[in-house]
Amino acid sequence: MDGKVTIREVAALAGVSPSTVSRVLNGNHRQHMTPTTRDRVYAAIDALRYTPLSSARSLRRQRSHVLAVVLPDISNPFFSLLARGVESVAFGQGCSTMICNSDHSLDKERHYLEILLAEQALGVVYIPTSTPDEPGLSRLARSGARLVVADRFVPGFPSVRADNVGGSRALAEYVLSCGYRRIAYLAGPETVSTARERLQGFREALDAAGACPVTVKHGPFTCEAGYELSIELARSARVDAIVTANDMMALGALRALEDANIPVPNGVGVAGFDHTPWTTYLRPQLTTVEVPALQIGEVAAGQLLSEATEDACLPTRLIEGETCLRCR
Amino acid sequence: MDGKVTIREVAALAGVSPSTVSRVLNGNHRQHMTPTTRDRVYAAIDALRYTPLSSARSLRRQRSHVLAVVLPDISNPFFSLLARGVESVAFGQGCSTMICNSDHSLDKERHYLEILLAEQALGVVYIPTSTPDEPGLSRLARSGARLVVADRFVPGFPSVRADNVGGSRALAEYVLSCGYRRIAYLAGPETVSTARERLQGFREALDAAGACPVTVKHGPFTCEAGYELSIELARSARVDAIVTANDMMALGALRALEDANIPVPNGVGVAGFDHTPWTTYLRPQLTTVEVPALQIGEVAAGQLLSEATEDACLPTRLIEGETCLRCR
DNA sequence: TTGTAAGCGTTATCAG
DNA sequence: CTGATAACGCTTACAA
Repeated sequence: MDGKVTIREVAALAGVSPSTVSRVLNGNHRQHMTPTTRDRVYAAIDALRYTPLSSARSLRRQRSHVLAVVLPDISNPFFSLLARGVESVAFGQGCSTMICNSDHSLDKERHYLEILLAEQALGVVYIPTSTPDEPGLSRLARSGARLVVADRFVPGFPSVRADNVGGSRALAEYVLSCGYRRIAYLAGPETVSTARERLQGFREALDAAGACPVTVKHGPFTCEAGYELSIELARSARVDAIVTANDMMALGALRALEDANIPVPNGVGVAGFDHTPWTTYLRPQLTTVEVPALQIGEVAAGQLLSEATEDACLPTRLIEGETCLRCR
Repeated sequence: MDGKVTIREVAALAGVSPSTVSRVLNGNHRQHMTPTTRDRVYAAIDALRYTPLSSARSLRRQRSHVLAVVLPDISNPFFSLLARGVESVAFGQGCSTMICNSDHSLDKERHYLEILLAEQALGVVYIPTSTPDEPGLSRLARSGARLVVADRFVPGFPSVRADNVGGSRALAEYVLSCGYRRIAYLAGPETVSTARERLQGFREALDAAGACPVTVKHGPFTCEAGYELSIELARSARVDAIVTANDMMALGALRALEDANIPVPNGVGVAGFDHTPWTTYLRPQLTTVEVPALQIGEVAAGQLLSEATEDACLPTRLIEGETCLRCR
């Protein structure tokens, strides 16, 4: 009964031509039409529960209504929140959201970029795993897909991200103000702009205070990396604070210090970055910097759909938790 | 140069007809073809970097290669992990994954079900927010979409879920074995099968032990609900353990007890359900039941793609954390 | 303001 | 084993 109703049956029922039905649906606001016909068309549409077939529409228009989010790991709370921001805006504008989980694999990421080409995606929110796939990206852009990089910086493409430098600087200043001096920094991967920006902000603050980091170590944005690197630090015992490039690494650091029987924040202070939603439930509460993941997703999707993609820098906010003790 | 290469150009370059190219791509394993032509076609395909257009293919085939996941909240770690399971299997089979975030709204969920009709989705992994949208579901099924319910039970549809009853029973037995006797149960929404099953398992265990719950309260699967309900319990001070229907509620309970200055696990024991990934990082570690979210997603997607949808019940596992003290 | 008709890129049917 | 041809359902010039 339903399921195979096309624009022709709607047209027939309304006593008009298919093109008229199409015009009603796509509200070509230039063209005006008799209110009577328009009403008849609408009546027929919901009498038959008609929904235009996406594939036919996309084929004709040479463009789908799919918004894609390419990200390293959808099960990472930060990215899933960002994805939710994208989805919510997309849905509001009648678009579908495709998830492209690159799984931290450049290959899978590349593969997805090609799929999006075939999909004729309307827009893509792209969070590169590490070094972005430039050729894939520009191929996509040339094909007419709108493109915005999120949470990362890629030269030549508009990017929506948080104020990593400023946030990191503020955090470092706070850590210094707590009295910590022998600070180690666990940076993320050198290939990720976000990591570089956070390191930069950290360095700026220390420089300004005439201090310098005891050590800076790079590693992936994971708990495990945070743990391993911190274990080494705990052994050498020369640090009084560990500042990390994201909350995951901070978590690893906390576990490492726990295993080494070093009290936090009195023995060693710890700070993270991102304010991953559930970290609020940790005890002691993690000192970190809030990055508005949801909002990044919303802004990115909004730009895509308004056809006005441009760089945007969203403010971050220091979260004074309990892993750095002021005036200890 | 690329971006507008169609099957015709590939055919031209390979010196064959479009149909032959199509046959090569869709490997009609009934039809055999000269290895020579097949090789020429492949050569042309990657010389031109040809990728068939999804919309054209879907229009012709009357079926897309999209796998959709309809879920209440993608930013909930449990669901995002499940979604990742779906995506990983889908990707492996050349399918795209669409995220349909119902945002706990029946309306949005219904809307998405219609969109999936228009999208001619190949398959749908459906996690209803509460009462499932039966008409929408059967319309979708009648349209030819493969359908599997995940993490919930909906009569008349195959469902992939965890052994909630058994897991909950085991958990309750464990809590009893710890010596807790005045146990309150914070159940999820009455409309959600998962919540009902967990409550059932809990009841079975208590019955078998000749005990009975001090109280059973229903509420949404949220931290806030867990907090509010626990605050009331803390006031009445008649309970020595709070068992909740999921980890979120357990988290709320922990905060409420903290605010009421009641020590966990000595004053009151707490237990959750799901083993949401990051709960490992809580201190004290949450006593809970592991539900294999990733695997549920993988199995559901696997069934969809193998065209063999059937009920599946995945095993759960008790996680002895630190919020219930054995032999206290 | 509305209708006619062509064609988007693929695949399935049917001949050869 | 391969090629011509006709759709799939929709939108958009172009006519009327």
